[in-house]
Amino acid sequence: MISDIYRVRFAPSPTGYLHVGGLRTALYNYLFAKKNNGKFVLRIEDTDRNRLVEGAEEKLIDSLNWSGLTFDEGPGKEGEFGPYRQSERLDIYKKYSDQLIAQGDAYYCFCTHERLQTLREEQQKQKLPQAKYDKHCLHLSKDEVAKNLADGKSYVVRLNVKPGLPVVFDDAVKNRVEFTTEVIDDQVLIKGDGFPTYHLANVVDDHLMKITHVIRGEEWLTSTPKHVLLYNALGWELPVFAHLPLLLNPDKSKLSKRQGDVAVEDYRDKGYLKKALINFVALLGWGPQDNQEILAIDDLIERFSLDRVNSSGAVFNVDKLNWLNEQHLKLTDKNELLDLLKLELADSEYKDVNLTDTKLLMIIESMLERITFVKDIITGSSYFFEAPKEYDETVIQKQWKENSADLLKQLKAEYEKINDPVKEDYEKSLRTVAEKNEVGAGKIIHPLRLAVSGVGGGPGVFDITNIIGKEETIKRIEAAIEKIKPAN
RNA sequence: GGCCCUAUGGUGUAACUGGUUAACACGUCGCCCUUUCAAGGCGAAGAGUACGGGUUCAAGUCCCGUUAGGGUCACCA
Repeated sequence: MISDIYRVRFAPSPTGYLHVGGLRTALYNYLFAKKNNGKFVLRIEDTDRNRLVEGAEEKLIDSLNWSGLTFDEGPGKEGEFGPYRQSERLDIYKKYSDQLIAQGDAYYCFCTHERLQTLREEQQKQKLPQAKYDKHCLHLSKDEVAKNLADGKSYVVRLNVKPGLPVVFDDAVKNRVEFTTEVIDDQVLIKGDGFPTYHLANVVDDHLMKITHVIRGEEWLTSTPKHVLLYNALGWELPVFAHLPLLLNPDKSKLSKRQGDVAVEDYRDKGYLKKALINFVALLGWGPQDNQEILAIDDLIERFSLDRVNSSGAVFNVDKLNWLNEQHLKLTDKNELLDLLKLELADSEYKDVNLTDTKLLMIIESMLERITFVKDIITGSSYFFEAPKEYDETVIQKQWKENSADLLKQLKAEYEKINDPVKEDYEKSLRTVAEKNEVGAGKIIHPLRLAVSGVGGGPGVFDITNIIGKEETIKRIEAAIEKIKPAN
């Protein structure tokens, strides 16, 4: 047994941001760990020095923290299996690569890039089914190797794959997968710069960190046999592999930047709630038995199991994400929404508009079922923050009649008479005016809406007048009477 | 091209180890509600489970083949 408790890891390479596919992978790892009282480890796979991006690790951890997927062990949270950054574990990889060389399961290779290049071209010309290293350096004598090393010749260490052997492993989502060593190249384990490749590093680390379940994206499936070979050569027990289906663009190709946002921070910045994003991404490739769709993180933990993970790719459907965001918005505590709105407001053209929390809460209440994002309150109902600058032409056409100005004038007079009106008072006054003039209430309601909001839709008009207040309502009625002329 | 994976309405999923008429959700459309826009409620269209064989009393579920899509074939992860 690898460990008496389940241990899983999320092992991203810090290339700049957290991909939503990565978020899904991290989430499944997290859910699996929480469900089984296991440990969720974060390991940074920074062995490619050419692709180092300044600040990438911080951004990645920021995104992970924002999403609420907190890790039990990782950089800055050292457990007993650290360090958790592969660049800090070089001596460990060296030790095992030496062992593999001594055993004959790996060997030094001094071939130049040029030789490899021409080799590949030749093989391509011969239309070989697959280009592979020709094991040229495997046949170097001990003395030759020693001499090359002593001369300081640049080298890599390659896995010595013996051809003609089956490699079989069981995958928790793909079931049994079979390969033969015929199609496996003598993979580089240690690069010319002394850093390990992913293949060596992840096997060594997963073993040393006592990872019981390797849950990762399907793009790793075809390199898994190399890892199996490594486990076998080192005499280590295999973890359970679980290869997750890919996230897809609407055209079913692998989710890419070209066709939309892929970074978690993009979604955060657009105003998606983390719980909506998490909920959505959880449903991509997995579904609970009870078919429940709106799930908080605890619901997900309760229901999650690896054997319910699908094996086919899932299209990232923004419409559904939006719907989930609306649903979660409605379930969010009002004070939390208030905080979010204040944040958006501070970042908007209305940052100097001072409204009390009570007013803001009323605005939220009136807009909640009309928005997808909190910021829609600002962009979609600016009339709560400033008087309308213009009036919707089509609404004027439809609702502003010859007598509208006169009716509003009467309404204004009524409003001026009432003190500290509540919502119902605005309505009562309006109905009185309607009755007196023997017109339907709609004949005044619609012009009033246009006058106070400038548009034809939105919350109940008396909610609006109640929120902006008596003085402002009267001012806006006056302005409307002044500016709006009936369309003929 | 080799190898590997996959295939349930447009999309995401459900259908216990094969057993009613394939369910739910998003989206679309319609109706109701209503002072508007939404939300909500109700309803409809949309798949006979990629296609073709086979096993079985019985197949979306098991097997084979075909097709299509995807992944992967680096001193990247």
